[in-house]
Amino acid sequence: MSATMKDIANETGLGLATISSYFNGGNVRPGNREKIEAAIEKLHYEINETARGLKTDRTRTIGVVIPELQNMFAAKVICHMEDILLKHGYAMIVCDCRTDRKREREAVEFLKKRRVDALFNIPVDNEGGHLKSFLKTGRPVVLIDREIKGIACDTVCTDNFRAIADAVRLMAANGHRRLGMITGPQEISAARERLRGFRSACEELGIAEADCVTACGDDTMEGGARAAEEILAGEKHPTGMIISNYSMTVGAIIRLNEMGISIPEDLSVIGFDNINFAKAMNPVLTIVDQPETLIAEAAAELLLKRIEAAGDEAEGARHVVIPARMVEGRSVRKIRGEEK
Amino acid sequence: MSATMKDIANETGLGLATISSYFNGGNVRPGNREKIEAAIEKLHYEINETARGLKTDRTRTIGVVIPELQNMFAAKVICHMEDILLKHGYAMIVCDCRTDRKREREAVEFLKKRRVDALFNIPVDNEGGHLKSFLKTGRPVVLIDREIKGIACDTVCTDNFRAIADAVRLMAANGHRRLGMITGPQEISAARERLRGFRSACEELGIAEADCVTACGDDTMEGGARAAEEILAGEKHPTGMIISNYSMTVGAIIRLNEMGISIPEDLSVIGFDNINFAKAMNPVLTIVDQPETLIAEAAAELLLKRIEAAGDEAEGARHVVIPARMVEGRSVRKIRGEEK
DNA sequence: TTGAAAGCGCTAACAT
DNA sequence: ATGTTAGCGCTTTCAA
Repeated sequence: MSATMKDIANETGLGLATISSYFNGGNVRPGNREKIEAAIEKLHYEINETARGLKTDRTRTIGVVIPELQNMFAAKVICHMEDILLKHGYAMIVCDCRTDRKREREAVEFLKKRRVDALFNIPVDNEGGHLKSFLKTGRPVVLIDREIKGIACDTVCTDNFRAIADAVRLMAANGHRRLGMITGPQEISAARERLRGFRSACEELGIAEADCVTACGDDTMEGGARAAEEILAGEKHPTGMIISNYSMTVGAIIRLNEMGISIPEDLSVIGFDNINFAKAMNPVLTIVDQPETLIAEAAAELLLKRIEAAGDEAEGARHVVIPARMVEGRSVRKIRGEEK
Repeated sequence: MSATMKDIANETGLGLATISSYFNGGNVRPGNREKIEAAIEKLHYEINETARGLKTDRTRTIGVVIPELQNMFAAKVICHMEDILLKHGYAMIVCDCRTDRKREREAVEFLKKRRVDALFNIPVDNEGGHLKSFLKTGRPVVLIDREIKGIACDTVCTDNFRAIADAVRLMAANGHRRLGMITGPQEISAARERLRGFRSACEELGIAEADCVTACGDDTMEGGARAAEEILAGEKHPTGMIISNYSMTVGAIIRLNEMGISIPEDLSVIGFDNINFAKAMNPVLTIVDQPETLIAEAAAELLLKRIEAAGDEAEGARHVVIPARMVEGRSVRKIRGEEK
């Protein structure tokens, strides 16, 4: 079909090794360089990465397994990682496992068959069973957003504890003493951390436990909607609600709209992620904004370092934690003491 | 490193061909099947797709080149395609070219080197120069969302003309006779079609040309914001505004919020795409909803058919057009005659 | 610096 | 139905 190195060798009268050396940054005499380049031009030669991969056992391909491509956070992180990896000559194969453990496991197997050099994973299976067989190959795995107990690999996470604690503090600073929080599934480390942050900050601020209502959503819009309803159905109406994930934020807001609850007159709200969505709200939503770019950079760096260090004595797992930031809109109302 | 077919052959005492035949759906005696399966289990064997790809010149990998992964439309389409392709054993390598022609061209070259079996492309370069060399390989290309004159390949598009014409009709049915439209860049066929739909429907409804204001955005949020401002700065204030792309919808709405313009009291609005976003608005936004799932299915089907038919006499290019649908919210106000 | 040759793991043609 | 063998396009010793 297309031209091969052999064709270049024939065309130039050089040996295969010289051509290969040319492509791999070896020393080739200037005259021969030119000859090779002319032949490449003439024959429209292009390196066959498949053959190269077979020989070197390095495909220059990274597997990525995420719960949902529709998930804003995941999409943004992937976007930036792709950017960085492409610059280093790496391709990415992204598998969306639809938050399904079985599909997650299958995705890892699929990528293993394709001999990806490494794996990025926002894990769904919090036991990490899906990673065991891949890790045996000695290829690196970088976990994003969630840690897994007992799986020793690099991780990059938002400082989830502090992100929500900050949200609580902002509410308190505006006079809110009865708070609701929509949490994610507690099997997920990120969701646990966020809840811990909530409780810890409430305690620190002297907010009574009875005044902290939490409802557990499933990180979907529908779950956020249900959880919002649940919180408002309780006896103690909170004056402020913190939502700890983007999809649930959208879902909760849709439901609040449907219920005719005005933000922030009837309820103050702090959402999560997606600054553009927040700005399109009326009034503009106050949110916790995750640093997707920084996460992607940190993850890509860890990964590339591991790949290059393949064969060396494996260093211990690194855990990078990156702070989130509050972006204030107008969805948190300042309330006076007597409204408590 | 990991086990090979040869290891399986040794372990079972069978020949290589039998093992290969086993993996490729050939006839293998039941007893031998079991032996092979036992050996696979024991040696943790997994097929090496790289080697297979080299031999067959089929990588079972599809390249995807899109302007923006952040683009909701693209993300949804990709998501569904991945789903379908994975079921057929195909992986996808997605390249986000950031709406940059140079990067788009590089992405195609990158994927060509990796010997992808086919290409999905939402083209940025409306001349199609980036595809020429790939098409020479005889591998199929399916264009999504946008056609390119002079490039004969399968395309799958929304019925953009009618989508916007329907939006105009909805406005008119609610008494609107002065309309603004935010269009996309006119180099893009989809944007051209949408503008054509606007003009055609206005004419059909007898709306004076002077009462149709259009402003051209660049398919980004910022562009949408600017275009919205431009339209409202004109002398003839339209009573209704149609926005022909999702990002511009978000941008325009943010700007309208900032300008203190109420929807639909001060201005009726029909947006584009992302039903969840629309529902989260207050009032709920009326939108044109593109059929991403159907587009993905049609595109995947065309692609798989082409791949399987490789070598056969190439059929002529097919063009699939899929209708969009209006999803009504509360952002279009019914106005009375005298307000004209 | 360059050439010759072996071999990465697989498939497929041919022989049995 | 199964075994034997050549070779896909590349990298990488080893010699020259």
